[in-house]
Amino acid sequence: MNIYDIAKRSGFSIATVSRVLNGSPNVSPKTRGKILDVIRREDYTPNVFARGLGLNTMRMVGILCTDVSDTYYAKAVSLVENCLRQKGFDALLCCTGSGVDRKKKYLDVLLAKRVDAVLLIGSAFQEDTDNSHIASAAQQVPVMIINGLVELPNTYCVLCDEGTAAYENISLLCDMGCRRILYLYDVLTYSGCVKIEGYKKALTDWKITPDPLLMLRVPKSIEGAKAAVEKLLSNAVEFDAVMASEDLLAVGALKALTAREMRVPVIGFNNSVIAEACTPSLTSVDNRLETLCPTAVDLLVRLLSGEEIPKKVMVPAQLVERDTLHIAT
Amino acid sequence: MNIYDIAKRSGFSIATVSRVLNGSPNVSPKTRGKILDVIRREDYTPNVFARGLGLNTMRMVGILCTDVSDTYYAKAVSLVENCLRQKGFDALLCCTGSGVDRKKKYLDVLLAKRVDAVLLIGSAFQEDTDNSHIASAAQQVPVMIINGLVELPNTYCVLCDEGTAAYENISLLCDMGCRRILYLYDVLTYSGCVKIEGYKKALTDWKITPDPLLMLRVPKSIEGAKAAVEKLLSNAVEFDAVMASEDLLAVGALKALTAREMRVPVIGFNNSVIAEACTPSLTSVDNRLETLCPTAVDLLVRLLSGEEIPKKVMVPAQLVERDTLHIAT
DNA sequence: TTGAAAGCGGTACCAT
DNA sequence: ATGGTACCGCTTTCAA
Repeated sequence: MNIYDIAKRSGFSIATVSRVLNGSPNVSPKTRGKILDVIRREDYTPNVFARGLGLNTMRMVGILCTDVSDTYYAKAVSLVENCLRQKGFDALLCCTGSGVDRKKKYLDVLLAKRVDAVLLIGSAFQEDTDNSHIASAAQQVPVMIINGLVELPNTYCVLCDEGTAAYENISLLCDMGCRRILYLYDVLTYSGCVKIEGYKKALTDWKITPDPLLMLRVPKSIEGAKAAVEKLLSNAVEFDAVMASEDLLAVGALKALTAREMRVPVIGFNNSVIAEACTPSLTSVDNRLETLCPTAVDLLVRLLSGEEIPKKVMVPAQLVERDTLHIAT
Repeated sequence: MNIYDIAKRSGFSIATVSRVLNGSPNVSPKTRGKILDVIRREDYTPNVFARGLGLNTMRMVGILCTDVSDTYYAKAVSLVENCLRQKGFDALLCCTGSGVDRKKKYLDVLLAKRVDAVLLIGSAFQEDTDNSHIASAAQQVPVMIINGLVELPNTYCVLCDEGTAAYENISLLCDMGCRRILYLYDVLTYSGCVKIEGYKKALTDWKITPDPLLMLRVPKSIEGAKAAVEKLLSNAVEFDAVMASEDLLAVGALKALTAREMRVPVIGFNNSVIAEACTPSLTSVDNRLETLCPTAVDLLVRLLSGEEIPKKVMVPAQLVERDTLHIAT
């Protein structure tokens, strides 16, 4: 069943059927009615490939993230997909893992599918050495980055001010009397660097000399973080608070502390389910995906319809206080 | 840049270029080399819409799930997407939420996009009243269901035997001496029903009369489950073990118990990251997504290439023991 | 081994 | 308001 069949059965030309299909005003109500009747009767759906061929778009946006099984990315993908669908776009999902080569490859895969735009989730897509893959993608379609910062033509960023959040966390902890604050992180993506800078700056402002022992890089897992913190404790490295770049790491630290019946303030990042799930529940920085994602999609859609949009939108983070902040002494 | 340009620049016809593009053996090595040179030089990528129009496929599979921000679905989507991509298929993601109407609508959206197949994740897509939307989808493309059971033409299921898992959990708890086992669940999807049947059957086999008070339906959230269990405890309803249809609920129960310094065995389902994150860590049933998803994709791809595949594949579950099983008394 | 040409199913411009 | 038709870019059959 194609547009020719509908034309034949309704007694009009394919041009008129096409007009009805696309809601053109230049069709008499009677004609429209007759044609719609046939369309419904035959349960006809236009062929998107043919339409795509003509219009050179299938209204699809490619979503690239390293790993949807990560709760943080999952949440972002969920939000983004919903927003896109509301705007009549489909989401082509692509999870790359961490290798740069696969990122490049899959970026090409998406472009080959002629997506209307690419949405990068997370700063993991920004390599400080080389962003040429993003640059070349942006030559074909707009690239929108959620929580990453890449300044290139046709590339737009919507991100959360995690640097300031980190700074304020440390200030808060210092204000509470903490002086030796352990910082756990996993990777030095853009987001990772920004947080560490916030950490350092706050210490400097509080006239605390950063202790290299207290800036600890650990594997991105509860067990990895737990083991690292346990080792620290065994080595009698002292600290009176913990901040972690990721809830997962914070939970690991928490487990190590709980095992020794130690209680110090702990702050995580991402405000994921596990922050609520762990005991004591974890104070965490919410990086406002609920705001970032709709904003990113909204801007992208406006861009695609010809509007000008800002190259960069920054949103403040929000600390969600739970049990691990104010410790009963 | 299209196939005509490549033909012109290489001095051959579009037919030959097409053959090279599709790896046809009927092209002389010399010709192939020349054409490939031009293709590479011009950085040419075939137009997928035109190809789709001719072949009536763009090698895309629609993935339908209620919510990717749920860690369980996120993991499934992650696995499925990876497997599909390895087989050269793209994943069109579609999250429906819980309303049946939206499920139907989005199923139509996917079909309108001319996906090669639809992959339903989770039993939430099976309505006991009416599966006509699945039936009509299956008339157009094969439908593969992961962890759901719908027996219809052109519909295939790969699922985990959670009923037996529930049965064995209860038997295990009974064996440990428990007699009043609280069961928490949220929704009665296929998966939900199967678990509850396993629960009941085990009680029957152990000659325990099921107490309606101990089969508790709660909201799908940590807070919801916690509140419900707290209420139960306030009402002095006694129980000596807990099983929950979802880790989230188990964690809620755990929190309620911990707050009262009570410790009884707790078993969850899904073996998600929060099972590891909570303290004490949660014993949970792994429903083998790592097996189900690759199997489902593999079968689907074979089906699409003309092979016959089984209508139903069942995989045993696996209990992952953590702190909440054997309680130090 | 290679080429010519007929689809695939739409959209949109130009007439009428 | 409606119809005729060129065009989008590829695959594939048929001939040579």
